[in-house]
Amino acid sequence: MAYEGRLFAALADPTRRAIFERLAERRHSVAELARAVPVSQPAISQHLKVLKEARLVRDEPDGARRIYSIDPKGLGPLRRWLDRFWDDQLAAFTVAVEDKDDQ
Amino acid sequence: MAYEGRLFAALADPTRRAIFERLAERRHSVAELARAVPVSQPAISQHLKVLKEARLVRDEPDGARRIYSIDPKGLGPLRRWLDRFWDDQLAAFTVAVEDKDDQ
DNA sequence: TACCTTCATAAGCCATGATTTATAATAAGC
DNA sequence: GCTTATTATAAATCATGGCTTATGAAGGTA
Repeated sequence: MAYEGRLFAALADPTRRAIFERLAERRHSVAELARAVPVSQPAISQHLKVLKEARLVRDEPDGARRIYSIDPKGLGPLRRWLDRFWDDQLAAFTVAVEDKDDQ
Repeated sequence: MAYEGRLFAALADPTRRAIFERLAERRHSVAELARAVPVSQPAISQHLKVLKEARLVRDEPDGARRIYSIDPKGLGPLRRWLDRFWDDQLAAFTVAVEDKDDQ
């Protein structure tokens, strides 16, 4: 309920969204992501740290590698935050339409 | 379809989310927002500019004032972006549960 | 042991952005 | 026309954040 900030901040960066979208397709090691996304490996690690703290990704060890994947429940708070405004928005939309009819 | 970036960036700032949530309840003039949110009036105007460019709010003149309200369709792209991952996430969740059963 | 791979962290740099004060522009009321 | 209220913009400051290179730690392999 106070996680929206971290979620929005994590997803605001285009590189981080690229990483997240890659992981949504399949799991990746850090090196795989570094090959796929045009930034250095340390940059990838730093982005993964942010995504992990936002609970958007998980990691698990695999020998010397570390496999990152999407945290299934990660986008839940974002969706709930969005739903808070969904009804309000529909109402506002209705009002907007009525306002237009007035003209 | 390329607006997610602006949307996430706009909503990443806590002050901007506070403004957006106030507007979700009812329309406000700039001065009203400046009284409700603990930043200066120019800061409010600048935040409103960002929110407007992200198509999250609208404004209309009312004499010397300017009334800001939520743009009804503003969160649409965000919801669509979210839905892109919803099925993926459910699948990932299923896999995660199965993986746990394996242990 | 030595070597190679993989990853995370530290340090430094640079750009962006959130904020403030000052100021200009527009509208309303006297 | 003058003053007041309301809002937007300009300029300056300061903090944050994303990126790089360098380095160290941990695992695998000969």
